[in-house]
Amino acid sequence: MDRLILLDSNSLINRAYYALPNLSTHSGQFTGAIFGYINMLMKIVSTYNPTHIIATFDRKAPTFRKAMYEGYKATRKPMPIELASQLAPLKEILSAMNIPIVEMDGYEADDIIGTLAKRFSVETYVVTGDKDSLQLIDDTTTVLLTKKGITEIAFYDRDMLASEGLVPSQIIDLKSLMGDASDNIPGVAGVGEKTARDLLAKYSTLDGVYAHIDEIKGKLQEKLVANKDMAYLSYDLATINVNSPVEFDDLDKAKFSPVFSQEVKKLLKALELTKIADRMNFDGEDSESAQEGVAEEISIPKAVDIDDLDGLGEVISHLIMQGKFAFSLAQRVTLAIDEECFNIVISDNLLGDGINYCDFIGAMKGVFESDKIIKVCYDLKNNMRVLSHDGVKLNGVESDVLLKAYLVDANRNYKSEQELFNAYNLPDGEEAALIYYIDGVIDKELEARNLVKLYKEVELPLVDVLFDMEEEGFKVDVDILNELNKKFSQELDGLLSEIMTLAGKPFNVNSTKQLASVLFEDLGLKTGKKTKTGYSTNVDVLNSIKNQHPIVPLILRQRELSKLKSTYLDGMLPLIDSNHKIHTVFKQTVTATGRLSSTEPNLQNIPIRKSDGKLIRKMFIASEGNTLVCADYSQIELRLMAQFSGDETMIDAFNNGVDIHRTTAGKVFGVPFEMVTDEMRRHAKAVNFGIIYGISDFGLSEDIGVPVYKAREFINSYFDTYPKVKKYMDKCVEIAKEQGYVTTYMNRRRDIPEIKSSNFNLRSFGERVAMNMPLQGSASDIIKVAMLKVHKALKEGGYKAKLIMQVHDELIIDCPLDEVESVKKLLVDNMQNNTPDFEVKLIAECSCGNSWLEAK
DNA sequence: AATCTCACG
DNA sequence: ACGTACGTGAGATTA
Repeated sequence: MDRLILLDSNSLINRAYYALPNLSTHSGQFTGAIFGYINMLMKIVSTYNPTHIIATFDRKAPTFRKAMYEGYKATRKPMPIELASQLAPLKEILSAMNIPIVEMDGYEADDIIGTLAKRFSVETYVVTGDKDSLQLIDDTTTVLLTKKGITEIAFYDRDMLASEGLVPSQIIDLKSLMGDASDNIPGVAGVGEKTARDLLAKYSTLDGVYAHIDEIKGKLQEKLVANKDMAYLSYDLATINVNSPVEFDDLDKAKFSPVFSQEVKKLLKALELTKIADRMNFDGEDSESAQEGVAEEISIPKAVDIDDLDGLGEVISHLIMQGKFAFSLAQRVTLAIDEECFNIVISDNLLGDGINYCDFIGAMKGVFESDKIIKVCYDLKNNMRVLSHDGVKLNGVESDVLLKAYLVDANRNYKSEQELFNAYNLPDGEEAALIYYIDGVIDKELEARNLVKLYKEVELPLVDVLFDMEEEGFKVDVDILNELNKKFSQELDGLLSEIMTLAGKPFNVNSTKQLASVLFEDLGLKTGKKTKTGYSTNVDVLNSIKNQHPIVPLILRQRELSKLKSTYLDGMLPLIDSNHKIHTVFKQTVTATGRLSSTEPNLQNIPIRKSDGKLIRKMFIASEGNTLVCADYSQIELRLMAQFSGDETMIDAFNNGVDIHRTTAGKVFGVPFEMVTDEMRRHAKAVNFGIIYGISDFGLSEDIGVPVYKAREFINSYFDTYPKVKKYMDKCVEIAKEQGYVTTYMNRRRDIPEIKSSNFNLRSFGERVAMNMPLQGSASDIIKVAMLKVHKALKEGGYKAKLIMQVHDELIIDCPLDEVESVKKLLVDNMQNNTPDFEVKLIAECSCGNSWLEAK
């Protein structure tokens, strides 16, 4: 029995492209879409065992049928180069697989597919992401519709469609009524899927709807009448031409064999798609030997189940003898050494000869705690936490593969062991064995990128520091929290009732959609920026119209207070422990620049800029008998800019301790220091910030509210003032273009693939990142070193004071009163003196107080 | 799950 | 001509 698969290649590769990250080979050829496409093809081959396959492609020219509708061409986006560059290699692979490629000028893939589907009277499966194709369904034609990118495939035959209340031809009627934005089919304005389906349920076709137009009432009738032409035009647009003059008529030419030539293998390997290649069968290799080949290349030991205490004892003595092992407690409990892996079968049974969790912990405690026995794991800090709950202090971990992988590529954000395994193309296996293996691979990558020092001397030891900080926690005054909550709630109540009165009706102020309709429709206020889904109602917009209607200032106030209440009061409450302490979780492997982030709760964005927000800081207090000692770097990123660029004017300004924004203003606007006005200083400050962000005239003009040409002038005179700064920024961009990445003071690295993009926006983004990352990243390198030193100094000095927070350029210590003076000194010294090779002095400003508000 | 908004450095 | 500042996390609404 023959079975034909028709691949709507453009649809599939598009979906693959947008669903998957932009994979690329080391030489820069993008491969993500090819990977997705071939992956899906192999999945379909193994599920449906086709005897024949044909792949169809669009030609670039717009089709005759759709070009009839002039709006079509205008709004169609061009294919991004990252995707277009993948078409040729994909076609090459398909050709090597003996899958014929059918394309034809003036016809779209779905016309070709429709024609082929009707032409051959064999069982046919159309594979596509385009719902239009459902109209092709008949007794021999089935549609396999990709969903969620391409990971899921929905099977549609006549029965399936019937269960949704439709026959195949009604797909056209449906589209002609509801339209399809992605395909630029207009449909009837104001008619969505629901209405369209209701109409078809009643009148079955578009013709039927218009034949009974008198029966339809009200607004709907008006819309239908007004848009009748559009509806029929849409009908034509949505109809697939099943009689296009496709020249392919010899089905034998599409004969498919799932054993591929060595050519296919070569092509896939050249694209570094080894994971796919490893799963396929090739000429001259039987499938088993192919698998053996994999096993030899990547040898992951099979796990031995250990299910009794004697066995566990043996394994443990084995680990001790070896002196190094990997472990994973994530899903199962697995342990691995070089060429062996053990799956410790944990039983729920507290009695009997099985191993229950307590047995395991008890037996392993000594091993976990010994720093003589080297361990490898994924996410050290989390493992420390898990084991500390079991009374085990984890020591001797030299390898955290998550941390290492982060240093290799900070753009990736691995959320689980499995994601890391996938990224490294590992076969299935027990976690510990895979972790052990991957560690060896990553070590080579770390070495190749000169990241070993950063890993060993900064990131790995920092895990201990962060763990201690999290455990220690930040004390919260719950009474103050409740007081503030009461105060904010009262004002909010009043605000809301006033807002409703002014609006003339009740609505949800938190709903941007409802708010926009009240402000811009009911009250007719001036609209501002637009968002994807409608008019923006953000602070900038509201501020620009706050004098137009008394409701606007009330909404601004309501926004402010409800943010404070929900995020910082209500949101904080469930995270306070029985000692009234809050324990944030620092993330060490998420930011692209090397900064930390803080979650559950985020203590790095506690309000400070506005007066009511500041009050939140009153509730973060020192613990009993202590005070908070805070120190923050003054202008660290700008100082780094001065250092890295070597600009003497800026270096001198910093080393002479002057107000950098005022000095900059004086120089940029050509007036003496004393003559600088507040506005001049404000503008100069904005430029200084802009410089750090990777300046753009547009961005600056937005920020300070001057025309773009003015912003341009500011930037130019800034560069005249600090000529080496300009040089340095150009150099950063150039380096990024040349090598594809930039680095920091401690050689932390960030890849910038965007910088090679042909898309202006992406490329510009890449350029700004190239300028910003060395500054932001070096600043985080430096404060991380400071944290290590401070932590060590406190411990070794026998202090009771504890480091509890880091906010990018600020450190906080919970400090007994009698230690304050020495701790202050220790903190400032260690922050200021990490960069002996610098010309620019780094300054840390220190203060203390009972609450976070007082201490700043 | 995506979007909008807003808190911080 | 294009159309944005760099880096984060969380809450609320909508779909």
